[in-house]
Amino acid sequence: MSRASDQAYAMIRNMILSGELVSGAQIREEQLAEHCGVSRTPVRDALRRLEAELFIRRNDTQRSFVADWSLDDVEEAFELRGMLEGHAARRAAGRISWDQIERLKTHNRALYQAVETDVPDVPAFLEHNRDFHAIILEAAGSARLTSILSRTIEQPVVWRTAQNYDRDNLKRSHREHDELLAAFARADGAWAESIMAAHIRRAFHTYADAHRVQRVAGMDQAAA
Amino acid sequence: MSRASDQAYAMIRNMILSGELVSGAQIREEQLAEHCGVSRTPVRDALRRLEAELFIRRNDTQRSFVADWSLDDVEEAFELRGMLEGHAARRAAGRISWDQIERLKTHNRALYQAVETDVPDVPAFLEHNRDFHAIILEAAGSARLTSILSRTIEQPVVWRTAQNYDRDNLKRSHREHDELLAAFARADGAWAESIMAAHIRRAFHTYADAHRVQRVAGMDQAAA
DNA sequence: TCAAAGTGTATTGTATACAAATAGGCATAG
DNA sequence: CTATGCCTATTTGTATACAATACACTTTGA
Repeated sequence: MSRASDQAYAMIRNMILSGELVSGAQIREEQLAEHCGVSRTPVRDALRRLEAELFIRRNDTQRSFVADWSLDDVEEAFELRGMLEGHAARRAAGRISWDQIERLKTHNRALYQAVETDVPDVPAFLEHNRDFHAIILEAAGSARLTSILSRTIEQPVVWRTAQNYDRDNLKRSHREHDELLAAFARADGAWAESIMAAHIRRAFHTYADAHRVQRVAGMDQAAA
Repeated sequence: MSRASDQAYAMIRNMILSGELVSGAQIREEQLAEHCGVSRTPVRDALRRLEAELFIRRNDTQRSFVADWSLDDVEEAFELRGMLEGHAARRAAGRISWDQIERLKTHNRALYQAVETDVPDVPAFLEHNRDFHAIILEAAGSARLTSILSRTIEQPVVWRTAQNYDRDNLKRSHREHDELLAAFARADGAWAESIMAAHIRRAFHTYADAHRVQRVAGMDQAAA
């Protein structure tokens, strides 16, 4: 969709992810329209998209609320992502072109450089990481897979893991990408699928560890 | 969404599935609005949903066209459905309640009765089949899984296989459902997953066989 | 003759007014 | 004091007018 609708989508999504719109809060179309500087029509479009992506849930009477993701929800999302991207990697291994492999290598090099500086450049890492995964999806050649992953899983999860990476994790991602490249070079679908599944499972544990630490820290604080 | 929007969705979807709207045809919002007896607003809602379900694709300039599903597309959809419903069956095996198992049995009995009449009652079969699968999804307890399956895979595929079932296939489905029940009774997730994956894979071959026959028949006709 | 730009028409995007439906408060009855 | 039903304020759904954009066709210049 076009300008106003996209803008509303991006703004509302950011409001949810940043916590400006708190979990469970009711959503009022007119208020968001005013906040975004557009009319209700594009806001409604944006809300439909966000609902499909499970950022927003609606009750039985059409009122919308900000969804809350429990750790179980996040784990389930990671499981699905691992399954689906694993499947994508398997398909890609049998279809990927020389040119696509070259592009993967380029992004993985750039991603490594973003980590090797004094202070890791996380935004750059994320950008190249996203491109890397997008190329694999492109090579898998399934519109359905692409649609499902982008619309309902990948974005929320990628965003939520972003803050929890330390330098070791970032470097490990780079190495796992290299292994994927080896699997692609040999057109070994089963291998590619396994690496991808493990790659994403590790991302989940990074997320979960960060959250457990946070929770424990919070409990300590409460106890003190 | 509510009346007008749902009505437009159902009508347009039927027009696509019945072939009234032919593959590749451009879609004009106003024409559909007139045809459905509503305004463009609910039609646009409906088109967004159909686009998310891949019934409709849009080009880079926002024009919409009826998507065409090749046999490869259908196979890919079945693969994904097998994977996702297999996953659902595994989860369900560890969470399903006694009440849900009873409901599964009831639907599977009804489904069998619909097949045992002189002329198989296919609509009744499909209804109970849909309910059967819905209960498993409910037992799996993942909103994400439910959302993905219902929105982007299940409906198109189920519909497209509907016409191709003969009595043997219908009875085999009933038996496979019984096996699923056995797996659930033992809370054996791996077994449930395997049965479900096979169940859906068979449905694909039923579809593919029917289509190959059709295609060959068409070629014969052309050659004659 | 071809290319490029421009013009008119078809189509989608956005704003807004109005209709329908719902929630929550208030009054009244039990 | 609770429950029930009505009433109003709030919120969402739909229709429609208008704006922006894209496409096809024509015209113009080389």
